[in-house]
Amino acid sequence: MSSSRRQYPFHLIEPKWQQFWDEQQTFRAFNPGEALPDGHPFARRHNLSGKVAATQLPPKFYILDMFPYPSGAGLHVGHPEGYTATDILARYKRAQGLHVLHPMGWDAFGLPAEQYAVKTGQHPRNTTEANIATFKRQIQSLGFSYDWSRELATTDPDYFRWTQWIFLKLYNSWFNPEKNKAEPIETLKYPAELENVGQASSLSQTSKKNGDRQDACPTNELESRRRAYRDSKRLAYVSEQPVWWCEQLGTVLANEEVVDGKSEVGGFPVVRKPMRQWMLRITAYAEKLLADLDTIDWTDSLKEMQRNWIGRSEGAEVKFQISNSESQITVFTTRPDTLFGATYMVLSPEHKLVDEWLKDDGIPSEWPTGTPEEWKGGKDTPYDAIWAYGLCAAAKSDLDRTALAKEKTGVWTGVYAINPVNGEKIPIWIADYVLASYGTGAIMAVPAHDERDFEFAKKFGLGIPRVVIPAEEEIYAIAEKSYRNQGLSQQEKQLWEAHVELNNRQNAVDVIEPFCLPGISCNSSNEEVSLNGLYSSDAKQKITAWLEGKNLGKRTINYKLRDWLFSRQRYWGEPFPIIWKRDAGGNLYHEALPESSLPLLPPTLEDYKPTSDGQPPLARAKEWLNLPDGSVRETNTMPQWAGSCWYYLRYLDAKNSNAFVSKEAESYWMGTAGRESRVESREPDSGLPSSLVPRPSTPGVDLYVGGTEHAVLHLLYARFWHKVLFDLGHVSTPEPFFKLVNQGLILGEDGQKMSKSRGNVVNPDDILKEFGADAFRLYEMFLGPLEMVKPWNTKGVEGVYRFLGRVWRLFVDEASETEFEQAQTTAKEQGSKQLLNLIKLNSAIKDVPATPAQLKTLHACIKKVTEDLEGLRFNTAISAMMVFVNDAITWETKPVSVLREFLVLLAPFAPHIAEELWEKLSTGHSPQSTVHSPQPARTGDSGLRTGDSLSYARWPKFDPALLVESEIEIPVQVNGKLRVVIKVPANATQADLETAAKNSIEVKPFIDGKTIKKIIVVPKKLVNIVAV
RNA sequence: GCCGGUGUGGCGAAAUGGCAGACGCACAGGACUUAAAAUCCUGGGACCGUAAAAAGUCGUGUGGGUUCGAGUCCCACCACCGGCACCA
Repeated sequence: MSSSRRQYPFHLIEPKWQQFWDEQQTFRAFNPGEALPDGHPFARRHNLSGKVAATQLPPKFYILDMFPYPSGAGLHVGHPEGYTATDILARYKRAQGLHVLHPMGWDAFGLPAEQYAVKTGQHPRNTTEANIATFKRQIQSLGFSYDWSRELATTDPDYFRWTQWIFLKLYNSWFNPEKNKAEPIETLKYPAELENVGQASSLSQTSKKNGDRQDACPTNELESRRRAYRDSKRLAYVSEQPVWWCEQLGTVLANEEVVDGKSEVGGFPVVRKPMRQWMLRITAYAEKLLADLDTIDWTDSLKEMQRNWIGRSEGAEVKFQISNSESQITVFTTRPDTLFGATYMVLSPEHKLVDEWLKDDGIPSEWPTGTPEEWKGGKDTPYDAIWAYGLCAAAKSDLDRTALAKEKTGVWTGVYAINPVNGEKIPIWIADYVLASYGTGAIMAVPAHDERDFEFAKKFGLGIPRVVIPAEEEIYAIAEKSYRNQGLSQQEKQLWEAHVELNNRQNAVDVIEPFCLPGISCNSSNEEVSLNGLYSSDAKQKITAWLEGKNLGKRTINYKLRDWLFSRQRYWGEPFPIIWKRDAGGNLYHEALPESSLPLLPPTLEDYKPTSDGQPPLARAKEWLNLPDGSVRETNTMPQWAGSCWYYLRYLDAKNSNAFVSKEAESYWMGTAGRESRVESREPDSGLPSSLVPRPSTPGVDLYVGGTEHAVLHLLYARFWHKVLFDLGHVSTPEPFFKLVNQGLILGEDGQKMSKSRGNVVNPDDILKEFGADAFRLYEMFLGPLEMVKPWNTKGVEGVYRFLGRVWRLFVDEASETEFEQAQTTAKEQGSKQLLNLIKLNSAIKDVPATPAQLKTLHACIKKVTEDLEGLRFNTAISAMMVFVNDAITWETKPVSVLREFLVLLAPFAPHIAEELWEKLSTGHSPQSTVHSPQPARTGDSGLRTGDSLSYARWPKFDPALLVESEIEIPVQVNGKLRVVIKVPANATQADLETAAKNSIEVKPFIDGKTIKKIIVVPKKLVNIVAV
């Protein structure tokens, strides 16, 4: 392969233009108030100079890639897929006259660098910096139009200083349910018993007072209770909950980082362990995170994933009195209408009542007489049974507990509860099919109408009384449908089965198949309330109202979403700006460091392992750890997600040392500055159909492209932080990412996921060396639709590479190229770009008017490429350009004006070759000549000069008039089958078409001797003759 | 199990309900060449035909339906991919 002749000298062209763009800062974006450099092509294109206010700048377009974690392995071909797509769009939008922000940075904290440090003792910063350098070199070699002046790394103290700052905002805020937003913690009202009567001391004062008021014991007591209350309300709080501890990684993990009972990174076993952890109160935002999905332009599947993750469900909490006891058990249920069918209850093994019973003896010392053997779990007393079952559950991995086919297990506690609606005594069980972490960790079991409860009840011989039956109307509808032989859905089949069972077993109380759909309540009444005859939705309302009236329950909404476990026992992450102190009573409490102390740097260590007593590595740095006043630093660090939660905001103002982003930059780039006044009017004749005219700036990032692997975590966390910042007035939009697209995975040539172990990894460096960056970019896009999963095929790169070769030959003179080649072999070591000057323009390129046919070819291409770019259909846009070139290469005379506009279309996709040919065209021919002569606006104010990059050249517009055909081909069908294609004038009437079709020789045999029943004529499309 | 996505030539793919397979890869034949590479031209869904054509039939995962007309819309099913999964 390497022996084959180069299609064109990309090895000289690509570095030449990359250097040019870099030197000219071609792709810098400018913040409001920033001075535009003299002669910058952006300034010239828009007739701007000096310091420019937000209102004078063109509308913004913020196009963002998910920044990469710079791993040691370097880039693989999957990374540049999204980057190429965004780069093409960035260049396209620039050509359209928008002010494009297109930045790149590094998500550089993370485990691999730390693990390497543990092994080698090398500071993770060194590895990280080396990896960033590799990634940056590789990314830059692809010619992406990033504004590198805004580059950032999450590991940079100037960056994580603000990550810590945002953490302090979270720490110092609470969620006010009345206003439905976060507020500074100072606005928190204390419950009456904690009101600090007569002493209006503020928080900061009290903490300083520690030393001098030792005698004020009651105050201290009150203060510490107030502090505890306050701390329990913060958006960042400390919790002792059980967490996933991974021994091998030496850290706890978030729920989201545990997959199938193993760590997502490394696949090591994890166990539940109670530890003191920092949590972020993301659950307070569950409703907003869910509701606001409707305001953003994401794919349905992505929104659906987030909805499922948040997992909202409406239902009721119901209190059950425990028999012979003061205590109550509260359960959450989505089917309060089935309350009359509850025949037992289940507590999760971790339920706090279980602990109480084991400690304080709320359970009978003996099994009640007549207890079935299988209820006892093989133990002699309830105590032993509960104890043993709890141990057993704790030992099980998550995988074991949630295994699908697993048979349900459980033990009876010997205790009964009272069903509040009918006073029945129902047994309370402990079983691990009830999760401690969802709802209240306890359920009422309605075996007749819940699969799981049914399975359990059958195994242990518990009652399964029916309290819901299918609604008659629904059954009628199904009967009718099945009579008409229409297929039935799963639900309809279930309804039907339940109906059949009911008919066959009229008198049976217990059901033999659970019925879990809504229906009509039965057997559900007491002296005060009856649900009988009501449909489930109505029954729910009625029973909930009754329960509320008796203070036995209330309507509730529950979420699957848990609070975010935010601390890690690692070195290579942001340290928490938090210190720990003891109050006079000896209670440990935490306090935030002042903002002025940021950034809080991690200490330098020799050894990056956790301490021998299981403390995080930061605890090794004694001097760092212990402060002179006796307080101690927090030794946890933040998770990798922290830095990626807000990086898109830092790009807006990456060098600002006074704020995480300035108000002006934020409101301009996030699209909320002067929205009313700045409705698009800058480019009056952009030539696009109205649907394609650039919209007024959208709120937030205009387009965010990245992999599906971040569908839930990163995208949910980032939305959460953004909403907090919004509530606190630090950003001006409620959502960060207006439009989001997931690029599909690129598989190896064998159709398998690329991985080292399969040996099917394609290294972009190799492709670049052989075919060049432009061919690589083109191929990544030509592969198929952006969102699809698709296999790589290096042969396919050759195809687009050949296309670029044809483009090259369309423009250059072959004889001069031979000269260039010879010069290149003799003057090898120079290999200089000066040699490119030897290559002359093709002599067929002339400054002549284009023929109508040529214009048609060009404008068809402009139309297709423009529309496809708007719809992110890069693959078909490329094929349109191939069609153009295949045609243009046959022209004897090639008008400069046509080729020039074609280059503008090609430039976003293959910018290097486009720039080179543009330059040749400009030096060889007047840059003023364009396709349309009567267009002073075009040539006059673009401000571009010979020698300017074509990056700011105007995107051509297509003229529909040029695409009109004089004669068109119309397919003629008889009875839906194609018989002939006839040629008619484009303006033929329906009657003309009909006559022409009927008279066609090819059609005659199919209609002769038949009656023509109907003729369908679709103007400009087709004729269909129906004849029998 | 639930949710979402995808099924079209040898391969990647394209087609506002209106000529299925644009564009590209691979392949075959030809031109150029001493030869090869590169380049250029030509061909191509399957079947049935034929010396070669033409004509004809079938064809977008499977089975139904709507329609003058379905890859496209509706219903059911199958396969593969991704996500969630005892969430009460």
